[in-house]
Amino acid sequence: MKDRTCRYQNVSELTLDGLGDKAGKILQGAMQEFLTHGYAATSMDRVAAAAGVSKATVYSHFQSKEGLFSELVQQIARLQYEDYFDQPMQGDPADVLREFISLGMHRMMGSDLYVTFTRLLLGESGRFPELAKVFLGTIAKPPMDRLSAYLADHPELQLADPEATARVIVGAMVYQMMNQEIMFGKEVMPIDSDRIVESLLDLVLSRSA
Amino acid sequence: MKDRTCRYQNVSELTLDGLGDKAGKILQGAMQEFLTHGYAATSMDRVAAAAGVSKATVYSHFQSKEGLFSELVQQIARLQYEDYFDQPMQGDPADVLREFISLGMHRMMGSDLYVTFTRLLLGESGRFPELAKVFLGTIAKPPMDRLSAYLADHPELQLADPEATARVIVGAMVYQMMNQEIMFGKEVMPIDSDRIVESLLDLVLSRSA
DNA sequence: GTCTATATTTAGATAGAC
DNA sequence: GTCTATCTAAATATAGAC
Repeated sequence: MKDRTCRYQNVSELTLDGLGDKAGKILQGAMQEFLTHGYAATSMDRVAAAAGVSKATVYSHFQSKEGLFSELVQQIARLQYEDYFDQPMQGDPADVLREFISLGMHRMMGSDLYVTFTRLLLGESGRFPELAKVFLGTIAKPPMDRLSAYLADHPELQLADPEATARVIVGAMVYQMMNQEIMFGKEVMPIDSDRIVESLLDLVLSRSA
Repeated sequence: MKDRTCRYQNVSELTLDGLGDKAGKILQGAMQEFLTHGYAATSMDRVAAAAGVSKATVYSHFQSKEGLFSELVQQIARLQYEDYFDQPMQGDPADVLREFISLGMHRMMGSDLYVTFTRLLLGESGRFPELAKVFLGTIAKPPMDRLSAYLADHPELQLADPEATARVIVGAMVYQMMNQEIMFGKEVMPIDSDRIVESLLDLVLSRSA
């Protein structure tokens, strides 16, 4: 077995606190290990070592490996995504939509934490279906609903189905991140993200132009 | 640790052969275990048991766990996706694009094997980046290029960027599968796939109507 | 080629000292 | 609350009989 020293480097992107000193350190260590190795390949020994505490201390703060993982995912989701896409959508569609799409996509693509976290969540969604549903309901759905409502409030766009159109827009954004970053498509089938942005705007706005 | 008896049920969707009797049985067993439990949580003991052979026999046919996994993923990719999206794209855009989008999306969404395999590949792309790139290059890129070429060959659609538009279309399709099936969004934020199809067609065709 | 049996390592989880 | 030491189970991989 090879030594895979591919430690997750950008832990400093996010600080997990608010649960006391040791609990925060444990979550930091857990984040590094789970993001780097996935759920099953992460050992509680390594989590403890990364956190700088003993394994018994980990178990005194968290019920089990599953409980720790679940807590960690929800912490990351809350802290990473709160106030994400939270600008109020008001004004001219051309400006508002460009802002929404461009800003959202570049944030997703530019954050190692976002990319790695998304890979982890997708990969473990079979083992933790409830976690996947909580993530969608609390993180993914609100901005989707806001975009959908905004599109519905602008009949001059003449969209046949604003709600479905919102899915198309977000789908194109997420796919770009998934394809280029998660699956390393930027090395095999690269395309500049700005072209996706402009293409989406062209498709959505062309009828009201 | 709970007993997770969530065995992958649709192994019969795909038959892996062409490598001799025992090798085929081993790949079948490996498919069941890897798709159900992921890479790290799958043991070679269970692969051997699922295949109905001894562990030593597994190691006589495959170099290591990594080698077996890599071989399995490439087999599934080849057999599952060959002739997928392989209809020649010719004729009226309204018909050709509806066929391409609707058929492709319903095939992806309706296949438990496709959904579970995609979850596995995404989740393990960090551990097996070369496998991810091979998959993209040999499986995902060809139909994307064909769609892109078709769009470019139809200037009456008046698309600003046919290549980027192809990404948008495929992105919306893949996101629908990812959101509704992989992440169980059909239980939290459901939407009928046909609405995505019609919305995409509306966006892409509206200018040439 | 295939199996049984096993060597070696490491996992999740806990008891008991302090 | 925290640590060291340890229990029990299970992992990857292989040696050696047939």
